Amino acid sequence: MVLDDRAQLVLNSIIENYIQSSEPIGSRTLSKSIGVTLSPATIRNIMSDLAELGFLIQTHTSAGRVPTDKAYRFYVNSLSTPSSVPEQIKQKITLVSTEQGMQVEGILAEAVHMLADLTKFACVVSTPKASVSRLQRIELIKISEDRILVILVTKAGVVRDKIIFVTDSHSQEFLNSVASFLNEKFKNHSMQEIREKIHQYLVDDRNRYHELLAQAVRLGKKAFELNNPGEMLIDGQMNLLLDAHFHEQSSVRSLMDAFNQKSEIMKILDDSMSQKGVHIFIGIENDFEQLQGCSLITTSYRNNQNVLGSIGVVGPTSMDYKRIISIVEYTAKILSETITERSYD
Amino acid sequence: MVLDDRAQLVLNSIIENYIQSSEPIGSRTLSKSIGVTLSPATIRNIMSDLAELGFLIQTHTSAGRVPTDKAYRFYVNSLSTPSSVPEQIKQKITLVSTEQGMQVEGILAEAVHMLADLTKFACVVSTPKASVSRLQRIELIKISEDRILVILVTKAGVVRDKIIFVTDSHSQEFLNSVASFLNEKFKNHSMQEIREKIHQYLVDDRNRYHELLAQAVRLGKKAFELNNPGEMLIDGQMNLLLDAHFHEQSSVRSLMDAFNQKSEIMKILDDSMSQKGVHIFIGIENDFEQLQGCSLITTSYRNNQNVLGSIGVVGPTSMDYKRIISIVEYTAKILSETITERSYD
DNA sequence: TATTAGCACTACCATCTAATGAGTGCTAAA
DNA sequence: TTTAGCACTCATTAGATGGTAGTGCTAATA
Repeated sequence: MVLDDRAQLVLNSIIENYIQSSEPIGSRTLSKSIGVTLSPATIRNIMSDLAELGFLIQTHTSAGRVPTDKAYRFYVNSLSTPSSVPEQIKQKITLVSTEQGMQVEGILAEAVHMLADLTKFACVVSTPKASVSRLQRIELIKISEDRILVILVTKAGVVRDKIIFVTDSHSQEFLNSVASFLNEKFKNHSMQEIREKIHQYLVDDRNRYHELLAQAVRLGKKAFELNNPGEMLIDGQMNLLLDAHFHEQSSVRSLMDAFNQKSEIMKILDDSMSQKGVHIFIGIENDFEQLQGCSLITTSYRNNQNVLGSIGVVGPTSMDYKRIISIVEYTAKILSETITERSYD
Repeated sequence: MVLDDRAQLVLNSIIENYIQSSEPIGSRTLSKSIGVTLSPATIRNIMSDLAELGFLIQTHTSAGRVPTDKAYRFYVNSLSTPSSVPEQIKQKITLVSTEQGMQVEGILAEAVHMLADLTKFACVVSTPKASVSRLQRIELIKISEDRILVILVTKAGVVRDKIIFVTDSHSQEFLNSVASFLNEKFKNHSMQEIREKIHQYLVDDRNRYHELLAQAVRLGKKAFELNNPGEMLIDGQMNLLLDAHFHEQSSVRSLMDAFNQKSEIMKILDDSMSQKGVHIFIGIENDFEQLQGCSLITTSYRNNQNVLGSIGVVGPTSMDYKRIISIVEYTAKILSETITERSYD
């Protein structure tokens, strides 16, 4: 797909105009706003070509033209130099890390809130994945005869708690020794590794004869079982409803359903963890049908050890990609720094 | 403010009609739908009187009439027998408690989500107040030379964690003995009591000479400090945006700001904890200006020991009070039962 | 005296019409 | 190859119109 220089100029100009105005761009308007002197008629010819190539469409015969998803993709690909974030916005973003004593979830909530505030779109962030987190400490607390409260503290600074149910009662003292056994054995290992090791212990018959070990492994299996699929925080859904592009009722509804369902968006965030850099999904490029009316911009955040999760923006396909990309990128950077500071290493 | 029987009948009838239809009620319409045979003209006279008393207003001269906040208050006060919840809805509400192993915050999230789903309005719930919760267990985990992770497990089933900063380093063994000291001394006491007792220890000079005690008290003071003001979960904000009554842009905006700010709504929820029963705030009755365009219905939930927090609905002043009140009440009841089951007693 | 029928009046609402204007495509001239 | 000119299209807007649901008032009625 090669466009000559002038066609490219016109296309970019249309896109940037449209991003600003949200209104179909006509040849006359463009002829004025574009740098080069080109008559409306010439521009019409070029636009006609671009339309034929699938970069532009008209909402109706006598209307100006609007970029397609294909056009945005072309535009985004042509953005070579990532634009830097304005100082003013940088300052706003730096605010996150000031509050002392705030925990990871709180930081994530603040980050996603801030991102929503800056972009005026809906924003999401996934909480650190349990599987990659390294164990800092496990505590077992007896709640009742058949319930034990498990508290997992990870190096990333996340505290997770859950209840496990047991058939035979244990004393708190016994649980303490199980916990200290598990701590000793598994500290600094990732949850994934721990699960694998426990599996090893279980299949190894010899361990059956060591009472404490056998019990510890049995309890440990339950304690480290991945029953929480990872959370996602959402902020700024409102922004979309107040956004001009989403004023048609129908598309909003389905989008909101997508947010309620969470799982599909989580999948996108998860995918975004595996590869570096900013990921951009424009309209139709989204696998999930309900998201095909909007664009997603995601990137991962990390501490000094691991990639932990992803943060992203959900907005109209006609968003200001340059600006949003840079903000997402910078926010993730600051978030990573803040989380690294808070990590327990 | 005494209304004769017929005026009261007309007023109630207007309100119930309006709650159903959301459209101004005219004398002819009412004359048909009302049980008694009254000509439109007679009803007009009565309506005219009610308007003069401030119970009804007209949106314009030739329109039907709409109840005022004053009318809703009158109506709500006249609801003597709390209407029971339909079996069908009861079943939906009972669903909450089925999932095993779910923690308090998860239960609250599910409860507020369900409430939003049933009422089709925005719903809020405050998380259990730390001050009234009783201590089940405290853990102190060394994170770095100057940071200690404090984990507080309350009887209500809430696990709270926070970081405290210390000037001089302690070994994990030392922290363990401090923790077990604190556990021994303060288990089953409310956070409020614990803070008071620690204050006692601090002013009592004799304790200075007992090294462990002195350190324990110093750390305990920090650990039990109330630095988290209590959270609030919101669900169903979307419902309001899709609601006919909130289609005028302006009122929605300010309401959404109110949700973002949280503090004012938290205040209302907190107040609602101190008194039993369902609390109803209609339009103008709300102290907080941004909520004066809608009504709040709140009630508290509890475990078998204490009132823990509040749950409520935010909707248009023309909501179906009967229905919503009963649903909120029943939800709080089920929520209380579920939380009590999950409590660590 | 309380209720009702009748009537003039009001304002909103949906529908239609005509004018406007921003845009296009095509053709012929520069 | 570019541009000017022209006919054409279609969305949007402003008025005009008739219908409708409502009111208040007055006079008749039970």
